[in-house]
Amino acid sequence: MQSNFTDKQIQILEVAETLFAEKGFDGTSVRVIAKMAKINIAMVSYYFGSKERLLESLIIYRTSDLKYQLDTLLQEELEPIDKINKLIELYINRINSNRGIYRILHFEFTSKKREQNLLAFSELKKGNLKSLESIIEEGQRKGIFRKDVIIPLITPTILGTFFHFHMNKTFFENLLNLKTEELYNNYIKTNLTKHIQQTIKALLIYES
Amino acid sequence: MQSNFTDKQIQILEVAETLFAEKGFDGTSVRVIAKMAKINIAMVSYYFGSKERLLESLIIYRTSDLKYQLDTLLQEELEPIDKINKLIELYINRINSNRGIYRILHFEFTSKKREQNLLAFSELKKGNLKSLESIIEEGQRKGIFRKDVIIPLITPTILGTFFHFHMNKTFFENLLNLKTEELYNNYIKTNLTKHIQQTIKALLIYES
DNA sequence: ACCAAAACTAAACAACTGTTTAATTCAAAC
DNA sequence: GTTTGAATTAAACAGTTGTTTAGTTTTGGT
Repeated sequence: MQSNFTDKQIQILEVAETLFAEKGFDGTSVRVIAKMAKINIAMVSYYFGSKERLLESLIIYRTSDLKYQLDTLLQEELEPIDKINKLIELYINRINSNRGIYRILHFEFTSKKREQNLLAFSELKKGNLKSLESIIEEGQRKGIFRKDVIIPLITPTILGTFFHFHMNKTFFENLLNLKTEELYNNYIKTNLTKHIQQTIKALLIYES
Repeated sequence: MQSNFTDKQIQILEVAETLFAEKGFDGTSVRVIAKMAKINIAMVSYYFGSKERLLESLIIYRTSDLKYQLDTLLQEELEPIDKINKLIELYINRINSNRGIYRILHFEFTSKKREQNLLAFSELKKGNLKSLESIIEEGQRKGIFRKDVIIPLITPTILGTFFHFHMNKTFFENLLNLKTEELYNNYIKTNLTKHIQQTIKALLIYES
């Protein structure tokens, strides 16, 4: 995965990612970014033009290869329900190991301030939905999945469950006794992922 | 529902709610709050002490009666699955008509900056979980609900689905052709709520 | 060795931040 | 009508914000 950014730019982007994720875009000053990245303040404007465009660059830098991963999954020879399970695993794994940027996306592009920005993000979402649609429709044709589910609402259930869990990290760390970062990550990879898979499977198959 | 705030304070709180929800806490200046609330800048410090404590007051002002609503639901004579459905409806309705504050809670109290603040919020979540637990355990005793669900992960599925939908409002407005605010709200009250109820019901009842 | 472009720096810029001050207006109590 | 405390004000405070400037250093090609 090549990118159009230089090493120095990437260094800045990754520091910005950490800080934006922790303190939010407005809560992070370019001076702090510069200090942490050990560069001069002026370099942010020099390389990216502005703080706002630094954020845009960051999003492009981080989301550019998800589409590819999804496409290869679609090509695999698997039963629809297994594809769904793999898709959920892919989503959770990916978001969980790129928490920073997804937190930022979640935060910054839902507040009205920056809503119109970044058509690319909206296109990404549309593409993801198309992939999910094609899997579910395949399952419906095969008579495995029920036909009265609202497909566009499945993504909110998958991602929303994860996000809501992660957004309340401290709360669940206490509740579930996940004392170390490793335990927390492990819980996501096993229990939370399984819960989501179980939920979606039940939703797609169960007839009342 | 009486509150400990004067009319003037409430006036400021409600303006702050709108602005914090739109632009975030850091993205909103006390000057803008003051201008919109048609008061002098100094009044914010005068009434609340600081901007940070204005936020705390806002949260107390908005979340203080949820616990009561949940408790009365628990007392009702209903089948467990109907209680669950009612609980989901209550949650969605409540959050949807108090979008501002829940958006703020969602945003501000997940970034590390203000994490330790507001024990009250954490207590609220614990109480909510207890209510849900008691309903599900009743259903399990009656043999209606399966026993291998992870109860604390159900709230993330319910609330997460709603939040993720709402956080991507613009996206779904375009996708589902919800041109007016009324159509959007209606979609939440009917389709989205039904989707969540259907999902949780399937999860609780379906055996693979 | 020379040159031009790129990389980098410290300093200054004007605008904005949350909070405090000191003075003034207002309202009810006596 | 005077007093007293609360409500309100404009102005000032000291600090931070993102960006730009005007230099300096570094780099790589000739």
